[in-house]
Amino acid sequence: MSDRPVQGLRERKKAKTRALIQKEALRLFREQGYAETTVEQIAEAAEVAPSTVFRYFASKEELVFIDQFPPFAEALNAAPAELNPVQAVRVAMREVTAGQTAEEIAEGVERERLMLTVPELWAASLENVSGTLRTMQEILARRAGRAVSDPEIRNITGAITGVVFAVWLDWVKDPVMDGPAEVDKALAHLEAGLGL
Amino acid sequence: MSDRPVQGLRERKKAKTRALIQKEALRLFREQGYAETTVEQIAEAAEVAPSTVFRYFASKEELVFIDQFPPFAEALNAAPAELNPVQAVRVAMREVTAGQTAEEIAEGVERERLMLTVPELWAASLENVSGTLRTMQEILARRAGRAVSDPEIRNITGAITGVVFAVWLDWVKDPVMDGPAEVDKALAHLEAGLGL
DNA sequence: TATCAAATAGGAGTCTACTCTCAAAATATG
DNA sequence: CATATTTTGAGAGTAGACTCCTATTTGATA
Repeated sequence: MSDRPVQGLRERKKAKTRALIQKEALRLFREQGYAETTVEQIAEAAEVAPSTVFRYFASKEELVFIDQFPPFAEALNAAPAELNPVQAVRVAMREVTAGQTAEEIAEGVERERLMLTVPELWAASLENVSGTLRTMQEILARRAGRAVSDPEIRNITGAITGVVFAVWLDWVKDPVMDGPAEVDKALAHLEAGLGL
Repeated sequence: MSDRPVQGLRERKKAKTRALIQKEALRLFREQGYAETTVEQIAEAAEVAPSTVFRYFASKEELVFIDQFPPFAEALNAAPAELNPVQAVRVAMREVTAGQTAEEIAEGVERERLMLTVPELWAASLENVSGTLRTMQEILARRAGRAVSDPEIRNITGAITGVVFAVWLDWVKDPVMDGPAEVDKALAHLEAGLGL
């Protein structure tokens, strides 16, 4: 009869510890650099043992990750069928960023900045990047009624990714910039044939 | 009046040792994987001391590199002024691959394959990639009489890079494919507005 | 409260890239 | 041939990510 807590104290504490470790890690990475931060320092800052850090995260690199792609994939899947690939991507992106608070976006930018800045992390994101590319290719192919291996689909996916990536590189260098808006503008430019 | 050798014996021996170390390293990487190959093994295979490996190469990652970009940059710079960016890139690429033997190309593919496959190397190529992007952006901007920071130039550069990259990913998975030809076709597709 | 299960601290230990030192060997030079 | 300079081998040493074990604590359960 006693109230069953939504989640045991143990679970809540675990989640809290995990979040704390990650938060402190990101802070230290930002303040003194990734390579310059040892796992021991992170453990100390989070007031846990180094071994505990590894119980929560398989590796130092993993401290930076959060899968942000799934929502985008869903939105892209759900975009109106009559839109061309670039239009669909634009719509999906707008939808995702619209569903995020300013804080969430800022946090995302910080994470991306780390990823694009720190070689080690760039490495860890290899699977992310190529996986993202493949997933996007699959979705776009299905939408267009083409095979996944269709070179044209591959080219379009590559171009979209390349353009978005180029904007990110600028964005990361100049955080004042309105990232989502700039990405949208760039995709519009691509859609218009890049004004060759 | 003894003949002055084109290059002292010392120099030649150095170059030879360096080449041998790199060759053995690449072989081992290919045969048993990058992470699975220790510097000690490389040293053993090349019949030198581990410390000697580090005297020639600053890090394990550096064993994979060769700057292949400069010739492309030159060719891009020299391309006829009336060509649009994509056309200029196509011409430059054709020129570069035309000046390479089949062996050189194959070796390049092998290197790229490693780069795109092994996370650690992908990391090391971060500077290469973003540096390449920036250089290309500079050249294209100058050719178009625009500022380097011009968003349109950035977008075009991003799209070209993205398309080429996407082809590479395919190429790496299927080495039978005629890479240069496929890249050229993809760029033609981009030039035509991606057939949206 | 008593018992059980899970999580943690603490620390010893491994692995490997990378550094440093020094003496020996190879090469250049007169 | 004699001397100076470079390059090398050998090995000890460092650092930091990551693993594994054990005693202790902490939360769940009845």
